[in-house]
Amino acid sequence: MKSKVRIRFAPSPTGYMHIGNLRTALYEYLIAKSQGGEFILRIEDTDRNRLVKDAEKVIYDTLDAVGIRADEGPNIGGEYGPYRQSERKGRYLDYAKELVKRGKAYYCFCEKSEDEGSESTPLSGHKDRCRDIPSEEVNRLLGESKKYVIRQKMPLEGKTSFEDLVFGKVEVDNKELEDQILIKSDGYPTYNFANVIDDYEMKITHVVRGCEYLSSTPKYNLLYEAFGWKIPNYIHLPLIMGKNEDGSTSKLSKRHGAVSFEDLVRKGYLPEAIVNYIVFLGWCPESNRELFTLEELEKEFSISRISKSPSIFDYKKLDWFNSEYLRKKSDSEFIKLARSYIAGAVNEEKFNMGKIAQLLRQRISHLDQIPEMIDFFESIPEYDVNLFQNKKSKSTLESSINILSEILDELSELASWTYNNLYDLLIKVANERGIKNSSVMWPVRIAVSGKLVTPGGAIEILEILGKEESLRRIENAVKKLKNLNIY
RNA sequence: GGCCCGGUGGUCAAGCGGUUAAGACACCGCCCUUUCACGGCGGUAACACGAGUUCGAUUCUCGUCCGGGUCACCA
Repeated sequence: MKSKVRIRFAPSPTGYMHIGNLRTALYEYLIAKSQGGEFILRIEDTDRNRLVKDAEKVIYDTLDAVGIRADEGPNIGGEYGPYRQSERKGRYLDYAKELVKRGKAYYCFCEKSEDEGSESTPLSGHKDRCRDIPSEEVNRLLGESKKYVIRQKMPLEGKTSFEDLVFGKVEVDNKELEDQILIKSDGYPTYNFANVIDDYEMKITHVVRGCEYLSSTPKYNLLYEAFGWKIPNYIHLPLIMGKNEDGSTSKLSKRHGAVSFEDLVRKGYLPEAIVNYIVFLGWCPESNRELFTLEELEKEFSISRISKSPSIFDYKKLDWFNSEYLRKKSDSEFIKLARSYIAGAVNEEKFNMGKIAQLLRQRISHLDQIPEMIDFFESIPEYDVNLFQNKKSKSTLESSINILSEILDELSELASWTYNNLYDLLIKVANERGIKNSSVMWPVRIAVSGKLVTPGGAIEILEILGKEESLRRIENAVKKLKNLNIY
């Protein structure tokens, strides 16, 4: 019987959730769930110099926000715990010593060298000189409690190859492989080592990770072999790239803009939209369908449709997904989401939030566009009178003066300030003059908003603004136009 | 630079030896309309190049070129 699929997400607590990381978590979760397997969360906090407070919380919160539930993890428990590497520290050294005993690793007493890795001394093929220190000497140095690291002993010749479920066969010459460090001088294991040990102990069946690890995978395999353990399945994921200013691309990073989940959420992208978008960065379903919920993806996902080529993160496409999700929200849901953005721009007491939200609904792709769109409700910006000129609606400075003056009178006599009344009135003006509706609507909208583009048309704005403020703005517009002395 | 991986429109991508080479985003045009948006209709635009294999290559092989990744006591 096939053993149950177990896949782990192993982030290090950096304090934010990079989109590439989230996508890895997503794929891991989906691969596991699509096969009825388990998804395990493991925190890789072996770098004691880079500890960030509350960083773990960011991980939990993010997974929670997108709906990924782990079956095991530090915050959940499970039979293979602890799930924090810092809490497993003790076991790694024993494993490393076992490797030394088997002649697959050795103590290295070299100082951390500065020149190592510099361009002048290419590392390729480098094997550490401590490799062949006789064991008496090793014991003596250990006895002096001299600082040491434990390095893996790579074969000097031959090749190591493995089968990746996405990339197929990958082969590397052993002489390319560095005698990598397993245990650091502070006693903590390196990522590479802890990873292998934990994956083994936690019975991980599929190692899923970004393809920046593709070329170092043989090192892992050599470790598995040294222990005599079964090598897991590998699934390397294509990288997510960002476009640089000069048109080139590179691994998505901060210089490309918002690249963490929190950044995106702050800008007003919905978690479900983010998930839906990033799942398509390197994978696609059999059908042409694009909109999926997490639950649907759990059924639909398949390893065979993961792509090999890297993809560029496209904010425009994300915008589209987000718009779709925003429109699917009910009115009350939308208001709840938009409220803080609206309140940040206009006085909640003064204006009808519901009506404003309604206008915004079809027009935004992410929530933080809101303030800029509606700030004119609070106070009309200084605007250029030329905005009154518009060819399509046959609006000119002269016609605007005439129309606005007339409307000002009619409007001030309007008893009930409702959408329908306002509409009827303006249409009536247009009809009486025998001109297009938009010839009336255009100047009114400009007069009350001071903006070329507004959410909603003239009537909606008048309604939200209320009688007093509307009249004041139109009056000012007339004054402004008359000051031009165009007669 | 060595090694590893990739290369279908601007972007995400379908395609698995024979297709008018899908679809989506973006862009452009038209329609609708009270601006923008939404919606509807239409359009521009791609198999990096060169050899093979084959009756036939976007699909297979090799080379070139281009792009990316990796070469830490970071993960």
